[in-house]
Amino acid sequence: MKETIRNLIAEALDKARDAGQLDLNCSPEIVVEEPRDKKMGDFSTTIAMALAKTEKKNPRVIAEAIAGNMKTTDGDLAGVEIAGPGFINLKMEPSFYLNGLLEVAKRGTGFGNCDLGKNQKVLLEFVSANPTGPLHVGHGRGAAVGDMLGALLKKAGYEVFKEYYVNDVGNQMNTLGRSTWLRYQELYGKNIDFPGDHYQGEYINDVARSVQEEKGDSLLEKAEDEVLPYFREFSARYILDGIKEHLQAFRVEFNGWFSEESLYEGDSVDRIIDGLKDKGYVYEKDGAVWLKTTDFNDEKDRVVVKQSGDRTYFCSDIAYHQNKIKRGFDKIINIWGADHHGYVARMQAVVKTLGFDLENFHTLLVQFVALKRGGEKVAMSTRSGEFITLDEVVREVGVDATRFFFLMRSSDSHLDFDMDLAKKETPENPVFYIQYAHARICSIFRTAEEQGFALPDVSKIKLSRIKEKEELDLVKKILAYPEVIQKSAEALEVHRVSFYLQELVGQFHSYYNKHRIVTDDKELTLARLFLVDCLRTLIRSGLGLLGVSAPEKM
RNA sequence: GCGCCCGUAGCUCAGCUGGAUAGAGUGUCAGACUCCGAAUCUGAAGGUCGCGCGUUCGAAUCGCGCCGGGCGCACCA
Repeated sequence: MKETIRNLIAEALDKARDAGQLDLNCSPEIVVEEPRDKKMGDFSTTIAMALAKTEKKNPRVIAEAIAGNMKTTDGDLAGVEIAGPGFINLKMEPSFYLNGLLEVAKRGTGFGNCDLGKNQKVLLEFVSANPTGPLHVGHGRGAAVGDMLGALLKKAGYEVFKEYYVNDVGNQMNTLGRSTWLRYQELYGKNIDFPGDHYQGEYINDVARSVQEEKGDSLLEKAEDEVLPYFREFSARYILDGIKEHLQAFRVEFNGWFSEESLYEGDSVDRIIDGLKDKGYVYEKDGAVWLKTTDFNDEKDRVVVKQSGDRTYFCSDIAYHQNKIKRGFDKIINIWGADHHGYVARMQAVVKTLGFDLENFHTLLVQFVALKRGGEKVAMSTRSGEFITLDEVVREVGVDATRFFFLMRSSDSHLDFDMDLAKKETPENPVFYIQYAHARICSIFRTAEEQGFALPDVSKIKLSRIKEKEELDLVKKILAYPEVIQKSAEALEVHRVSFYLQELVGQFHSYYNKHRIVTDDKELTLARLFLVDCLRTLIRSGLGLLGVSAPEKM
């Protein structure tokens, strides 16, 4: 929509130049925006102010030269005005918008798709919680953001691959296995001194009971060294299965689960390190192997292989990212919890040493979630095992509300998640506000059908009957959707869509309260039904991105 | 001490990457269903955009310095 306006202005600029009114020895970007105050017009541009410097003329003089070269006699342009220091304000004919509506009808939920991504392949890695315990609410936020970003990027023309990185290597796995082993022994009445640095959560008992079901007491008398591998693998698998189940219940799907352990099959990790050594990025010191991340803005170099010969987590990450690059992705996006922000610099260093363009490497940090209940913050601590799991929240407040609450805020802002509010089926709850609009439209159609109305072919609808201020505003808002999609995909900011939907639906509710859709006037009714049908399509599309359902009845 | 994020209405947050008189929701107050769903709508009140300099035609937005809150600063994962 704005593109059309931009072209109109560009044409006027050319004419002004041809007529010798402007020099135009440079071509600045034409900024088109919608003025806050609608009285000022439908669109406005600051081009005259931007040109003031190079043209060495008063912005108002420039504005007049441009405005003078815009036709209002035919086409969609209704009026041009100059205001303030040199804003050029444009008013459009209703037809301009109404014709845009046909596009919605034609493309359905595909309306708003764009070619920003040009089919580039994107790897989206998110959640990636260690398989040492169930997902908590913080992971849930990352899951919702990642899932929606995937949907958004797909809509914006990218080919998206969503991946979960499973950290199934390292000491933590041994600790996990041992935790289960100890709890297992406890089940048989053994008095165990459970170490403080082992996993304290109640879920470990569940794992132990599951071992009991499978193996009975057959492992009880065996030596720890002998059974530990079994406990380790059993626990990891059990917990990962739980994670998968909870994510699925939360409507988050992954295309791939990447095992850290798989990186170490063969000698590929050593080869990568050797490769970096040849390039001079890796050196040895104090018996350890280091990567010179300080060459790329990190505050200190990082250990890749420990003195002990063990490889660090960081080492795996190097190999993992090398793997991502090798798989041919054009764009790599990681979504991490904000507590990992200290790793951003070093991962950028890694990606750069591996020869990947940093322009196409993004790390999104999702800030913490503070859970609230009855106005009180719920204390959480992973170490002590006292935390609220994602699954508990989802069971209590439902998938729709949980997802929406995670997606309604900018992800780099801390989130207060008020469970009591999320559960309320009242106007205070923004999820229902949007879903209600959808249900309401469906209800309108039920009424309309009872009265014998059915939407005919688009060509038979008299769009010109749509002329109330509220409905034209609504049409305008509908047509802003593609831009919202594009902008939020560019910025990797998922919350913009949520805000847009709330605004969109708000306009509908106002309109609905002021004007009747189904009336005695058949032509008018059909035109309005058509408008509202387009809106319904859009709500479905938007809620679809959020992964929130669009119910026909509530 | 260093680094990242945040600071906007009583509360929770937007603010389209520098534009016109800073916006929503919620809460408070006052109103609207014999009529397509009142889970809705209309109106009022509510602001030194944390503070101070600077950049320019123009700053909530950009830069620097403070103040306050959160989170990180491992040869853990």
